[in-house]
Amino acid sequence: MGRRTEGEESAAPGARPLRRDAELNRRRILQAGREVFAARGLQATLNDVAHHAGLGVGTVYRKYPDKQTLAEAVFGEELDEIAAMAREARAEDDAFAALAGFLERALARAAHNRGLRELMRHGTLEGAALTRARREITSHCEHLVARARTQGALRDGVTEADIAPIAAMIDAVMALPAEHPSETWRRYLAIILDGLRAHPRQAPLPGPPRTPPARIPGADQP
Amino acid sequence: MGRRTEGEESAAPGARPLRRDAELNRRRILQAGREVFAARGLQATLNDVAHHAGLGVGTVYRKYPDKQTLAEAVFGEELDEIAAMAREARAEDDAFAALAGFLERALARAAHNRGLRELMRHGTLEGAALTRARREITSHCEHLVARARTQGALRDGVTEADIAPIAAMIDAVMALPAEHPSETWRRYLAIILDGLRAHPRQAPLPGPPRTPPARIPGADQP
DNA sequence: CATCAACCGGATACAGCATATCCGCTTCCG
DNA sequence: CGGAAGCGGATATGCTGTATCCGGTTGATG
Repeated sequence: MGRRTEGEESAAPGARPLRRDAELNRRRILQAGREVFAARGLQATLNDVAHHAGLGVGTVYRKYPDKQTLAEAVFGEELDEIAAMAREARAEDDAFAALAGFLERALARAAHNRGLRELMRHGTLEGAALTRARREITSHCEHLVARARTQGALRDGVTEADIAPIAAMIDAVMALPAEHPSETWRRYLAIILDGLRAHPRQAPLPGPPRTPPARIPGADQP
Repeated sequence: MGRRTEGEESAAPGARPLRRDAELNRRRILQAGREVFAARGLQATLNDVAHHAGLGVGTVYRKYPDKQTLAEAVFGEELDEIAAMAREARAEDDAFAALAGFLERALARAAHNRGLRELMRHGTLEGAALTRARREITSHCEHLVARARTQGALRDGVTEADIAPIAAMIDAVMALPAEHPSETWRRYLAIILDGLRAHPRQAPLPGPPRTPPARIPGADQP
């Protein structure tokens, strides 16, 4: 419908299009946001982002009134890419292998993205795009888990609800101060995956999987 | 050598003993420190501690010039208690069970102590008492790991160096926002322990265990 | 090319927070 | 009872991140 061919949309379709330089800057900011959040985490400042993009602070604040907004835009894209990984995993025949492969790919991505990891931990950030992507990922995982069990590869009692804690655990390993940024997280993922595999005469898992809070984990009191 | 029978020592033996009320307050502060750090983590303020102890801020700052000092005193005690757990574990016959039991007991302690968990993660805090306790724990674990392997219970390639990452992983589960403070971490510890058990025709673990940094993980640049 | 709205830059005001001190008053000790 | 040791907590200080404002610049339009 539009006249532009370069696959990106501005915010509102009804609104007047941005001036050419403004649109360019918008993308610069988004890209800078990706890089800065990946390197320094969500606690990076919009001023940091602006500086990294080679732009003035004011420019950034005009486009994205606060960090929340920019972060949602950035991680909306990022989570969509991970959702795509999950979608592709469903094509594989061996469901357990597919699940394991997805975890490895997604976590490899997270390994180089501190902001993404922080997002995984405390699920602040409640943009529509984010929850959509999250839901898609969850759904794919549900299917994979179900199929892996009917295929007899998955230990009894393991649920989709166990996936997030597992990701969190690996994330913790990545966050550990280490000599050099390394790949040791793969070692611990391997251990966990082996613990997840079905085995003859295996003790049942103690307790139910962790259930996430209904809403808004940020606040202290209800 | 001393005349006091109530098993606590002041700082320097050569120094003049504290006035009775001052000594009482010293303990009050230590206890308040334990409680506050456990509940609110290391980011709690000395002012918080003072208030919790029912004392003035000045009193606290006179005894412990900064948070670092108090925290080291508090967690020195705390880590010693955990070291004792490790020491007792060595008495058990089944080394794998002993190791598992120790992890469960220590982590159960950590579950109710946010400050202790934060200490486990980023190993800031470098007091002599702390490093001593840490070393003792490490040593006990080394022995348990070695013995568990000669008993054939432990998977090939698992090292004492894997213990800290495992603790970190479980800690991550505990830190996850959850409906109610719960015991689900036991579920994930069970999974990991099963991944750690020796099995016939088991794939070797990928990569070496994580090696901690030589010193001072707090700083950014060398 | 002229004109003007849209846009940019970044110094700076503001607010929240943890840290730490200072000194008049109180309590213990001998 | 005298004075040293100890106490309290209001308050000064410094730091950090957030966000605004407005004079100057640039792109769009006829």
